[in-house]
Amino acid sequence: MNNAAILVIDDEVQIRRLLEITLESNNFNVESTDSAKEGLRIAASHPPDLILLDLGLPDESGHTVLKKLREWYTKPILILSAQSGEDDIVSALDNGANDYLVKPFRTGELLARIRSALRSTLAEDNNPVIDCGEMQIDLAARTVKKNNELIKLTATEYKLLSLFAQQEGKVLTHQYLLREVWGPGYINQSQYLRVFIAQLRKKIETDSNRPAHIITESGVGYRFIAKE
Amino acid sequence: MNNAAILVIDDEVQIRRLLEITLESNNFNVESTDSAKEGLRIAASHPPDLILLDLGLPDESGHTVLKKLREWYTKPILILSAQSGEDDIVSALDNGANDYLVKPFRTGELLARIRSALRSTLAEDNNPVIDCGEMQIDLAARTVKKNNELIKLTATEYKLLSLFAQQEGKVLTHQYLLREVWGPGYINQSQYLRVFIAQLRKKIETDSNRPAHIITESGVGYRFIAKE
DNA sequence: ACTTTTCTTTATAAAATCTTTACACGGCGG
DNA sequence: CCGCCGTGTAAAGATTTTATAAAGAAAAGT
Repeated sequence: MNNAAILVIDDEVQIRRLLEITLESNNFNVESTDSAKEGLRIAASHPPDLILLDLGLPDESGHTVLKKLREWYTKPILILSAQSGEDDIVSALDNGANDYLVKPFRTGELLARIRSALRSTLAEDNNPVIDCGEMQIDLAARTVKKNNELIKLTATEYKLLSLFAQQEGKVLTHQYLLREVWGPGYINQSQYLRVFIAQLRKKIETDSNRPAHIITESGVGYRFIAKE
Repeated sequence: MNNAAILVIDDEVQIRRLLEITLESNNFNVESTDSAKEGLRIAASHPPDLILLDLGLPDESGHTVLKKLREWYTKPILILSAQSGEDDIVSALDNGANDYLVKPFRTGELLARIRSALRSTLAEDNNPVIDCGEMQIDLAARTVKKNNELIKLTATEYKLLSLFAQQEGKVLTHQYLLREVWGPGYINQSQYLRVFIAQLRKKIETDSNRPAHIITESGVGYRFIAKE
């Protein structure tokens, strides 16, 4: 579902543990460190989708870290801090922090604020599209394009094709395909499969007599190949 | 300088006065109201750059107002509330609020959070008008024009169309549309959908028999296409 | 209270899709 | 060479899904 990457920079080991457990159980990819230097290094080497930054770091002031990050990092930064003074909050926010939570914080609220912060950036560029050379399959929009033209597929045809596309290169057995598309009660209706494979080929293959994408594995099943 | 327009929706007159003075002295253009209904009207007639919304309104729940605003309003909404319960905060944030301040708040922090919220949208600058060739859908003004003539849509028709317009190109399932427009209890009333799709097509399609915008995906749902 | 608009429900025709049947093709072993 | 098996294709029903009109119910506006 989620899988956004979050970097935690905090020197209190209990807080780090708590955050790791909480965030991971909510399907975030968590990486954490206790030092400013290490945090900056990680952020630069593989930029996360969001950073949780403690202001009270031992080796460098959190405000400085924030400024350094903001020189290039454009995704959300949430501050976690024991300091509840207005000056701290205002200066952090004005230095580019997206939010500021005072410790101890409530985990439910933290998660909601993380979701809110991610919503703005995540909404844009996140649709999984499978590229097959002259054909593109967009699973989110549920569209199949060939040479940039929309191909009209029925519900069953699409189900079949998306199974193939998601397991490109693998041989999918008759049994497996029948069970996934039609249900467990249809595993001997191989004829269905032949009919629909033929229809799919007619729609997506350039030369339906020499299929380049859907390959027959006689006696076993079919295999999908994205490109040459 | 600044000059961003801020709409304050709060029924406590002292808070409104305080906010008006504070915000105006910081070069914001402030408009304020004490009722949900009036707030929604103002927001629609000349959309502000940011909305400060109190959850404890007399005529309508702040949560409802938030949801209604978020159907079309994409700029920041900050919640001001006396409620500090985690449930209130989480549900507000998940319903699209960008921030949540508990009353009584510190004005310096409020201003910093406003600046922070405005900073994010300043970069984007997206006007919420969707161009579909001969048709324009203005989500902020809640209007639909075809060949420069206003098309009169009922509330339900508009809700449906705006869902389509906001997710152009994607297939929206029957379930999804029914849940979003009519509510979770109506997900098997597919006939509603058919009736309203037909009405919408009659109003927005040039040739209702050959729909160019609302495409049927049999057995799955519908897809909206802006242009060829 | 009355008119108008909008929503819900019902009925039916039309279209799309799925299922089933029929038959052709080609490889392989007897 | 012939029949068998797995496969591919076309096309005829059968079934499901969709489009549309229209009437009754409810809501909104005056």
